[in-house]
Amino acid sequence: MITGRQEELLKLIVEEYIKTAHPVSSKSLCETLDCSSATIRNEMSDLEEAGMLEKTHISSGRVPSEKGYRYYVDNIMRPKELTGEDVLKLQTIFQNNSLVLSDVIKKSVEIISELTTYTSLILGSSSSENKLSKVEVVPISDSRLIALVITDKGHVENKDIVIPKIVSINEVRQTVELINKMIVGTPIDEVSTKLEFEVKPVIAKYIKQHEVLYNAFYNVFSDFANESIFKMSGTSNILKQPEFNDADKIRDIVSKFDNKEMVKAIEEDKNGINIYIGSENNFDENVTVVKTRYKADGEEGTIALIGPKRMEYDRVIPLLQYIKENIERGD
Amino acid sequence: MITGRQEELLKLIVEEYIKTAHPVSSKSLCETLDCSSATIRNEMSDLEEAGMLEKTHISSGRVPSEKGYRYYVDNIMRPKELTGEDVLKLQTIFQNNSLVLSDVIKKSVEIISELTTYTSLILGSSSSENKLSKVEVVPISDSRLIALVITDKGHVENKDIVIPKIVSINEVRQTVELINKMIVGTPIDEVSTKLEFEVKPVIAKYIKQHEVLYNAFYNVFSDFANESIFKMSGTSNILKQPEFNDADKIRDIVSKFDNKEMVKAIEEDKNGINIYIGSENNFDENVTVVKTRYKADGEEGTIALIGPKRMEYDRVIPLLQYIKENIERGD
DNA sequence: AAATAGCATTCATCAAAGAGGAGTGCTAGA
DNA sequence: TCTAGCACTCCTCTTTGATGAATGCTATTT
Repeated sequence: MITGRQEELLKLIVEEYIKTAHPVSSKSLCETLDCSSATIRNEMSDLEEAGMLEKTHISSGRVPSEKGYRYYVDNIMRPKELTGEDVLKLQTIFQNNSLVLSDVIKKSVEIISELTTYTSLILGSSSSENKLSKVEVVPISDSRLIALVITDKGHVENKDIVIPKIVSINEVRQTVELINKMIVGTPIDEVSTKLEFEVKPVIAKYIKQHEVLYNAFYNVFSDFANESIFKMSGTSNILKQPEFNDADKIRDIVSKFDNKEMVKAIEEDKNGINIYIGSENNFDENVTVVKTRYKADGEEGTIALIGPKRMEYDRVIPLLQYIKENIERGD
Repeated sequence: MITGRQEELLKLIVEEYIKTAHPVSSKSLCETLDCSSATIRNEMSDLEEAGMLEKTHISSGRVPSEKGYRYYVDNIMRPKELTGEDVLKLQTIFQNNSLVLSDVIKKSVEIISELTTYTSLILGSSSSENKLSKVEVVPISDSRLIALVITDKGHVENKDIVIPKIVSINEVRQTVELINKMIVGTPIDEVSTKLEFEVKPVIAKYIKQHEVLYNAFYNVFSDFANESIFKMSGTSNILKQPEFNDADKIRDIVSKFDNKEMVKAIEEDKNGINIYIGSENNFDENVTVVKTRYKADGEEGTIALIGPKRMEYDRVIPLLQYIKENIERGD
């Protein structure tokens, strides 16, 4: 369907466009391909017919289409060796043995964002995937307690509980014990329901202040379920890309970054390095999202990089690969 | 220095400009002030000389200067009664008794941001103000522990500690006990130093695996100090204001929102509702920052609202006041 | 059959020019 | 002290034309 020379041409156009963000003209490729501009124009015309290239207006140079990027990523691109500089910056993180996993992830993703000038994102696993593994309660004053909620995916969160003084610490402990006995293993987003229909009736029998306690714990869990755990780095990075030279486009993407639901939807379930170009992703058709799922020490989540479709694919993929491997290998 | 009629005129101009974002012409105020445009022009000219008004170009209408806004806020503006609608939305939060304080603050600030289409911000007190009040450790697996760090300002954070199995849980407990004995009351950002020079030598004597334990706790605290606790709402809101119709300005402010140091610097130490117009704030000269400090249940922090200089001062101030009061009164 | 040279054509970009309109400042008179 | 009137400034919008970078197509060469 596509000749060897056409592939070569597509490669040159994609890579040139990634570098400069300017439509690529036939003339500019004469030397490299050692033929006249007319010849190249003919080939370009074929590539356009095949849906690989587009024009911004009738007499403009060519720009890769989504299909063109896709073909490039699937068939042409070879991942580049990481540069010494890139590795060096990342190593400082991975070789620091005293950092705990979550910090390693956070910092390495910050660095990736800085290295690439794209926006990066860490996303904990969703509350439907996290199962309750343990609840602990630590009293810190007469009427204030901290509840520690720990999930099987290794996520830990602390929540305040304020409880009137009539409730004895013993009653709290009993409640916690019951919760631990009855609903450990339940997905976080189902805990509230279970709490209501299974735990509530039981504690009502055994515990005097069951109303207050039920409410308190209900809040602990319902909040946990709503709060997805994520962290973005370099939100403003992607705005520096020339495709975002328009106030409306910027507003549009910033308000998407602002929107929890939108961001949560970036979560990835496949394991490798996955690339979603333009309309292939459900976030924003002007960007490419490169994501991977990681799993280490019982913790699980998604790492994503959001950049222009004109992304340095051959650099981003090995970078993400490198981070994923180092995270999963453990420090 | 300023006549009564000039004050009246300034009021009209400021309020009109706040509403429309268009320079105000002399003609448009004829009816209201019941005199000719020429008269108004003369007065405007005086107000300009007094530094209260500005022109965008030589034959344009007038726009309030920073000094003009300041005069308006200090001498002219009367806070408006909150509308029923506004109060209603906020009440749903404050009347929900089962919400803990931090959630009440978070949600009410989200609502303010939505009501005003400005950007809002909650800022915990800085690590130099937070003093260590207690450390607790909860083991969750053989080699993993959760450290709970609690400060006198009521802030609680949990950190992972990964520790090789040779370290006994008893050794950990002893270390925690020592820390609690020796450095409680120390400002968080000085804990690391104290840990090194006071605790380290002591645990070196008593505890076998002191090296590992020292490192672990060192990380717990150094991280805590770096992480300022803040939460923004409606980052994209302010971008909708007509003053941000320019890609460069948007990029500029978004990258400031992105910058931890910048955001931290918004922290307020004064107690009332404080207004910083344009260059009066050290965040961005195109915006006004309205802030207040809150203090409740031992928790302390700053609530800020970031909007255009052309802000609805007479609405924002009572809104913030209302939230502050309700937070401090307790639910 | 494939490659190329040549040429008409399209369109973005930029600068200049002009019309229209919204303002102002100033002056002279009420 | 106020106001009518007028000259003037400058923004905004549209038009125009020049320039140049591309393309597509066709006829010719290899």
